[in-house]
Amino acid sequence: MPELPEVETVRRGLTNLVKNAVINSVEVRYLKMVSPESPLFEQALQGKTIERIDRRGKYLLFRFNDHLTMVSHLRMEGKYDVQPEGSVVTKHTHVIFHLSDGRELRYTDTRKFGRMRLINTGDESVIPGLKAMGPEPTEKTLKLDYMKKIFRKSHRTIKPFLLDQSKIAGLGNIYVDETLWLSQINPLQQTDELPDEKIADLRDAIIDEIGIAIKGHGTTVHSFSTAFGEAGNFQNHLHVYGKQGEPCERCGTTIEKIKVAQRGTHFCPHCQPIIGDK
DNA sequence: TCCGTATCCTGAACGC
DNA sequence: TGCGTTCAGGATACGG
Repeated sequence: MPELPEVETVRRGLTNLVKNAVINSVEVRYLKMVSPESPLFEQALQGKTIERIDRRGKYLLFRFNDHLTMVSHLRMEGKYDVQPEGSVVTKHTHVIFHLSDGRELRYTDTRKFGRMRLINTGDESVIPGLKAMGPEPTEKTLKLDYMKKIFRKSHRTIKPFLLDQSKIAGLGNIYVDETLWLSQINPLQQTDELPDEKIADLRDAIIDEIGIAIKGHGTTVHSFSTAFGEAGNFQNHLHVYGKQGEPCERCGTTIEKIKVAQRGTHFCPHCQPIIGDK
């Protein structure tokens, strides 16, 4: 499941492979995946050059000439890869971009959750998720004062709060569980009852963890691989995600898995206590 | 306005 | 062995 580090890895790989490639034609095989509706989507991209690929949170932004941008979200299992024309197309390939050099940029997505939307470059705010996107989790962009402010203002359970892209960009289920374990915060913790020093610990953990994951080309949980010959190896660093029933690395207590806000949540009941009255 | 929940979608894992 | 059920989850629409 691609989170920010995986999407960044995909962005870099795709940039190497298809920057300056020209699109001859587009084939949409699953109509709900794109907007505007077919055939407008295909027609708009015909003859366009991929000038650059940007990223914001978990969104990929393909920048074409003529002020055209394709906003692409991989959701759970979306993947891009580049294949020679005529090679076997799998049943989960839903969009094919035929390039002028004889290659094909293909989008494959088992669960069909991914979406692509064409907009005018500069109109990113028409995508609600992009408009409300919180700061990127880096030392420069995720300020401690901002973190304190949003934590104080909200009275929410921390797990869904951190998954909310409008608060901090790019965190998904794996990294939220991992960073909460690292900073020893319970996933059921109320945001407004978390002390300042724990907010600082959490900020450090988020920035470190995302940074390490980007260097390691992302996680490889379930289906994720970069499709560019570099499988993610961050899974080797996971401490709690998927470790239910195993001893906590820090204290030996058995890691538990519970549901929080519909999401599978892994934590150590001993070294991640709830702070406050709850 | 804020927050929680159902929904989309398919394959793997599980239970009988 | 084979069938039916449950689970996984990011963003979003919707309701309280």
